[in-house]
Amino acid sequence: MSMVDYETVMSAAEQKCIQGGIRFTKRRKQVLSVLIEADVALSAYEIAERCNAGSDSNMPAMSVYRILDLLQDQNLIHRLEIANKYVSCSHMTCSHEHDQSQFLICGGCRHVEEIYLSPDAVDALKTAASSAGFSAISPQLEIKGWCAECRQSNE
Amino acid sequence: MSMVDYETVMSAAEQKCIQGGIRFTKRRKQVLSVLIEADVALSAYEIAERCNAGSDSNMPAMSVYRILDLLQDQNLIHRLEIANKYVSCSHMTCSHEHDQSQFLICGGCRHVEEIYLSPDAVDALKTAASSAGFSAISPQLEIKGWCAECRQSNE
DNA sequence: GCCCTAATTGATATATTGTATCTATCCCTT
DNA sequence: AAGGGATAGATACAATATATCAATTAGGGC
Repeated sequence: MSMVDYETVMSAAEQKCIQGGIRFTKRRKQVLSVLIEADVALSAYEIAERCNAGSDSNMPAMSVYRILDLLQDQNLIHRLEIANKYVSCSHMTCSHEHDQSQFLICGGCRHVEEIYLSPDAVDALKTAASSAGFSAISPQLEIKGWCAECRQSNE
Repeated sequence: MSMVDYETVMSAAEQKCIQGGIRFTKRRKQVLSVLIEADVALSAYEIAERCNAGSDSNMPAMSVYRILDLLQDQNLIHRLEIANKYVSCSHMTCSHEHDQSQFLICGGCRHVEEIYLSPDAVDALKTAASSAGFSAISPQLEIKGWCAECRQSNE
C-alpha cells in the first residue's frame, strides 16, 4: 500500500460494501487490512496466518475464502489466477468504474504492480483474440515478469 | 491437434528429447499423445485418467507430473498457469526457437489457442512493464477470454 | 552376453489450494 | 423481545502439486 491514507481506504471500502448491500464486519476488515498492508500477493492461507499472528483472533482459512469472494464481488480485491494469490485493489478510493485491470506479477518476490496499458495495446490484444475466434477477453490481464531487483539477483 | 501428421509430430518430439539428452520412453509418449489428441487443456489428473482409460496401463498421477516437467523442459508442452492445466506445443515440428508464446484460454470450454501477437503489441507490454519497474516479462503470455461459441451460449 | 551405472518408474506420504455443507451466532427489523 | 436473514464456525473432502525413497529398466564398457 501507499499513496492513500489507510483510514480513507477503509472507509471507502466500507462505503462500497454498504452500497453492495453487505456489512463491513470485523472479520472482513481484518482480511482486507492484511491485504492492504501486504506489498506482495498472498494466498488465502497466508492471509489466515497473518490474521492470527500474535493475537487472540482465530481466523479459519475457510472464512478467508468466503470473505475473499465477497470482497472480490465488491471490487475491493483481485484474485491473481496465475499465482493463486490475492491482492487489494489499488483503486479502492476511485469513484468511477474500472472496466479493465492489468497486473505485473514478479516471479521472484511476488510483488504485484497494478498497471495501465495503453488503449492501443489492449486493442492489439483484442484484435489478436478476435482473429483467433475469441469474441471477448477477460477484463483482467495478468503478466508474469521480473522486477528489477529480482532480475538482478537471479541472473 | 491438426495441420501436422501425428507421426511427424511424435518423431519431432523424439528428436527433441534425444537432443535434450533424455529418452522418449513409452510413458512419455503416452502422456504427450494424450495432450496432442486433446483439443482442450487438461489437468495432470485428467491426463492420468485418459492414459488409463480402457487399458491395462497404470499411469499414476505422480508420474504424469514428473513427465510433464520433463516435456516442458524440452519445449514440447506448456503449462497454463491461469488454468493449472497443460497443452501440447503447437510448434513441436518447428526447427527454429520460439522465444515467445501467447495463449488464449476460453473460460467456458477450456479450449486453448496458441496465437501470435504482433511484435508491436509485445513491445507495448514490455514498455508498460518497464515503466512499472519490471525489467523483463515472461516469454509466456496467457489471456483468458471467451470463444465465440461459449460467449453466445453464456450471455 | 554380462555387469555396472545412471536414468526412469513405482509407491507412499504429505503439502497446498479450494469447495461443499450444515450448524451456530449475530444483528437488524418489527 | 422475537423472528429471520446475514454472517461466521466447524467439519469434511476434492483437486492440484511436491518430496522422498525404493524398485526397475535400459545402455555402454568389458
